[in-house]
Amino acid sequence: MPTISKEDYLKAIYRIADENEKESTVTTSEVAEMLDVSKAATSEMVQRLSELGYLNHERYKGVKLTDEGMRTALNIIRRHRIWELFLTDVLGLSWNEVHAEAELLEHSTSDFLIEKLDEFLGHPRFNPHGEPIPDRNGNLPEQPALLPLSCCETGKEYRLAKVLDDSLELMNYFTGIGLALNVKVLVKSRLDYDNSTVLCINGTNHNLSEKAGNNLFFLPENDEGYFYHSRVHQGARKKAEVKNSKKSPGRTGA
Amino acid sequence: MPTISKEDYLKAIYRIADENEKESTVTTSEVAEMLDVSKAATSEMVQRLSELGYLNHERYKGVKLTDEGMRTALNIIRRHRIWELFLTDVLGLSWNEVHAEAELLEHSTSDFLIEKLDEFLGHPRFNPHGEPIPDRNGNLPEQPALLPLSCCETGKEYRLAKVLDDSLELMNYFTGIGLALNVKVLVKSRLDYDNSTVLCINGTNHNLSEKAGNNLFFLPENDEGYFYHSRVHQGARKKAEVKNSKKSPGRTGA
DNA sequence: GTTTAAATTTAAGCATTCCTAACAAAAAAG
DNA sequence: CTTTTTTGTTAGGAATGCTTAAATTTAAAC
Repeated sequence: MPTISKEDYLKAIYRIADENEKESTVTTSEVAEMLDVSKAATSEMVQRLSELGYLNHERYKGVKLTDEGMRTALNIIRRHRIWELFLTDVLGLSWNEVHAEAELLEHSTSDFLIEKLDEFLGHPRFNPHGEPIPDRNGNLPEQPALLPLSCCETGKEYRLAKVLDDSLELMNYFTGIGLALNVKVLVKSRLDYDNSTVLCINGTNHNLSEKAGNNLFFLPENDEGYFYHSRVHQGARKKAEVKNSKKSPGRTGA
Repeated sequence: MPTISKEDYLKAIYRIADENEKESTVTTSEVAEMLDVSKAATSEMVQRLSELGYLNHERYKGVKLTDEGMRTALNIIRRHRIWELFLTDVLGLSWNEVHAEAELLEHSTSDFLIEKLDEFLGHPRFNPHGEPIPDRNGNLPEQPALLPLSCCETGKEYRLAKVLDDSLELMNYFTGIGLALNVKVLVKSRLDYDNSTVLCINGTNHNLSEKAGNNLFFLPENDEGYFYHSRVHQGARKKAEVKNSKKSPGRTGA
């Protein structure tokens, strides 16, 4: 029901609160920065969304999503992540291409259509970046505890379970060095000097800054939990491959 | 590049000109009625679109699309019709459900994504209503001459080749009486009194008013031309079926 | 505990896109 | 060929969502 702009604000507030974990009140500045708009615009919109019942706003303090706001935000997140999975697993886009497309599509998708997509994809639980997909009632799937790169021990092997897709540039870099969901990595060493980490990916070593590493989350290799992604992704991928191999000749246009 | 609203105006102007065939200047009133906005809003927008180079406007006369306007309009039509085909043939929506969804999606789809969808669908040439899909350069596929119901002769058999989806209510009615693309019909009789036509569809007779019949276009049965649709649609349908039957167990969420 | 700095809100203004009502031009009717 | 009707345009106004600049409140520094 809200406009595209209102949906973007609600989504941003959800995402910021989600990252902040405990401290769940979100500030005007954080929202303004995430959406790349002025603080004044954010302040105005926060008031409008509060009047509409989506937010609880304490002047000069911050905002929290109401139940209705949370429901709406989770619905937008759901649309976004289902589209992302569709784009990678059915149309074959790469994980660094899907965010921007899903950002547009999420605002133009009815609940009816999302249910059809969800069904078609086999009720997936995670998007191509490893982020959870809320179900139609706003419930998030159970997630095993993930380790940020900074918490991974040297000498041990892990599998990539989640990537924060804040920066397209960073995503492109990750793709370039062979990182992808479920890829196995070995933590070679960590430099105390700048807290950077050397990772071995497919036999090649790469040094990742602390900041870059904070976008990567792992599960220990041999932890069965990592299958929680791949069961969905491999299934959908297979369907797409069957589809594409089934192309009958003579179906292309004049 | 244009906004959603501008895209809607350009699309409407294209569609009206397309229906009017010869007389290709489009009036303010026609556009206002199609988009369900005031004539004043249309008049304003026409001036803005003219300044932007999409329209040639002669005051108090009407508008024509410029080359740039035509290119843009065909691109929007392309996005709309490709989404419609995707929705029916991949997600399994019915032909009367897809128009409204495509109306939203068309404004949120990059050229990049449309090319991926086009490729996935096998470069289809017609949408689920039998309307032609422009290719990426704005070229329309060749279409055999179609007969509106009023030109179909009594006692002869035809196949439905195209439906104008102006009214959702009418589309639902057509669906209810068994009409679908490529369905075979027998023209039983025509009443001179009101120019209504009695059609036999799947063994049952239905009387269609002249106005309703003007939304239906046919090819004579035994005219090989009718395959020009089905070759695309059956192919895509097959791919979707293979997909859905391939659902591996245990892929649904927690 | 003032003073200074940072964050937040208000104010004024602009671009879009719509509306209704008033006005102007063109077409149809007599 | 004037008069009426229809169609098209302009004027004034409202809602949304953004901007910059000026206040205001809170937090930090000394």
